[in-house]
Amino acid sequence: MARGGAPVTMSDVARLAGVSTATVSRVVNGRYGVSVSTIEQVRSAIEQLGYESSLVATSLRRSRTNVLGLVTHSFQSYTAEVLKGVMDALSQSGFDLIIYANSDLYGTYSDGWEQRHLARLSGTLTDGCIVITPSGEVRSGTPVVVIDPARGSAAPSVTADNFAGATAVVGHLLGLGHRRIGCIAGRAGLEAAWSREEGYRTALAEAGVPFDPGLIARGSFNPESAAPLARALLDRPDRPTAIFAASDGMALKTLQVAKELGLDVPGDLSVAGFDNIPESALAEPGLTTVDQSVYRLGYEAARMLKGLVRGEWEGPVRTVLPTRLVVRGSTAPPGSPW
Amino acid sequence: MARGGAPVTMSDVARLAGVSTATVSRVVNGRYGVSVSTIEQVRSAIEQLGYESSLVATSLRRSRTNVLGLVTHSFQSYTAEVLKGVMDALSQSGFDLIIYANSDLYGTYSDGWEQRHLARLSGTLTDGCIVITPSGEVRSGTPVVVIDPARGSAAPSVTADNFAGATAVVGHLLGLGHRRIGCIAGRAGLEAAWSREEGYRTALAEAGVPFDPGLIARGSFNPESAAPLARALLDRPDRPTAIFAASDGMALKTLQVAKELGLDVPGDLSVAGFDNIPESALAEPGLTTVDQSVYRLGYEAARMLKGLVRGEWEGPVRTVLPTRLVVRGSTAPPGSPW
DNA sequence: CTGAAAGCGCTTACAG
DNA sequence: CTGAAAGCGCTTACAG
Repeated sequence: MARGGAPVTMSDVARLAGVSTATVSRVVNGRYGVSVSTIEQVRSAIEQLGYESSLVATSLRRSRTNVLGLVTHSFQSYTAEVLKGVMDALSQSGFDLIIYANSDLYGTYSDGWEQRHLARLSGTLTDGCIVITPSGEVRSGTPVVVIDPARGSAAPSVTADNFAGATAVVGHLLGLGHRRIGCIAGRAGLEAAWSREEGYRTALAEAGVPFDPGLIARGSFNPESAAPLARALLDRPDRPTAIFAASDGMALKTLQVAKELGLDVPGDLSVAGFDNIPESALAEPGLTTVDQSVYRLGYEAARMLKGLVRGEWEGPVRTVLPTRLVVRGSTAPPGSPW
Repeated sequence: MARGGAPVTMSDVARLAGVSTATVSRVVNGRYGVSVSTIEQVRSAIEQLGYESSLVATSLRRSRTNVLGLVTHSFQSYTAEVLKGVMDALSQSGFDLIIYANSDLYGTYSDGWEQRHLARLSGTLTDGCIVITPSGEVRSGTPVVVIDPARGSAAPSVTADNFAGATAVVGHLLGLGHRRIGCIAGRAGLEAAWSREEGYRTALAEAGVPFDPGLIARGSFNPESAAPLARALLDRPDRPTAIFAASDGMALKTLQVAKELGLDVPGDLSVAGFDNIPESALAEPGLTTVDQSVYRLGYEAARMLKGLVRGEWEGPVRTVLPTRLVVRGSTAPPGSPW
């Protein structure tokens, strides 16, 4: 019963059953050409010892493991939603999922973590991998699907229609009458950040509103990064009447900064975000934002990876999912302009 | 640059550097006794080929991998919270985390999944594992910490003080004047389910309220399982004036059933849950519940596992974390008794 | 300081 | 129908 002892190996089973490990392997893997009585013996030995084959040894020897990998940096609510989608897509597919997360968030491995983890997993452990928001291009010997890729990445990917979403929400602000609209952009290297910023510029251009470089600030998608930027924007004498932040986390932080500065939202300032995280509905006032179905990002990525691994993927290798404008209380016509 | 080709192995590096794989291994692992010039050659070959050591091969050969495992059945918000705690506890610890989730939720592997996954990982891949809500006892050659163990499990574990929490919330209902309090209990085999039910009984006993077996129904912690049970309870001629459900998911479902039956909450019926999931604050009315810090469950489990693996754990191997009563609008004195 | 060789736990041709 | 042997990519005594 191997309780606290060394793990039971195939040799242990072979010895007890009085056969070779080759035969045990055949029984374990249901290969043809083993006599019924031998199967019986081996089965009983397996039962008796509580044997389970080692994933590591098996994967080292075999080319196919039926395990898919997912590499991530952290576990925010975003990640959790992605995972739900991935798991649902993999349900009953015969593929198990292994997730690799490194713990040295601020340590020596911070740079290029995704490539390192990918290489460690994809040697032989997994048949393919999903990588979430990598900071650069990723390469691997097995199929890879990237969720929210780095800008310019050529890897198969799944992403929301960030450009359309940003255009829509900035268009909404323009429609309310705003003309001075600040933008707190996201992490420079990410495709998503770039598209959202581009959507902002395009919406302004289409409305004939001249672009003011002084109204754009660059954050990192991290909520904390937005505080000083929002403060700087709101301290300007020609303060914007609205701010579009490229993520809800940053938008919520902006809401907080506005409150600290004694500004009323949406009376003195309209604020809009991107993502539609659960906290946005709870904020006071509720945050106007763009919904991207993070669940579907995960679902579609897993579906694509599954197909790629099986060699039966016929669809496009770049999937762009629709976004949806969600209007709540944080945006209104400019009220008390200076 | 191994783009889409076979992964680069240590032999490739050795060949290019003109040394043996033994020497490459020494350089990769920073072992002493390699000449500076050789180190230089090997380093440059590694760089050139983009070599990363295979986690699988390394772990098969070595006893220690500095990777901790986590085995789970699904990815609910509960799991996500646990993961956040685990990751924070592991931050900068030198341990990476690998999570194994099986996709056959309703397939052939459903039974004993935790033991199977544990065995597959703990052969050599991980130095120790956390297992979330296993359905039975788990055993492994490496340290294991269980979050919300099966009833009667002897494994090291971390769990909330479910008994105290249930006693408190049922005490709250009794204090409001309720005497007929229904109970929708959780999955039979789990320690948490048992303790919550036991807390219910104890609170009644202490208040001198006789226990009515007809008022107790057994669900599975799954929200869906609660609907027919709630309906049956509320269809009784001697309907309870309050229902305590052993999880928020089941309590929210009960809220919904009550609404369908035209019952006002809390006017006609008080409802209380357990867990304090985010949705409970958003419900209308807000759900009275017991807060258990799922984040801390994960944090403490990881902390314990880390210590166990390093052989330096001095604390208790069973950690029970405090719970906290959260009163919201779903409970009130019995209003319109029949 | 360096390499040949054994071996971690498996699987898979190859013989018999 | 079954086993001996090679080998997956590494690490580690053991020689030299």
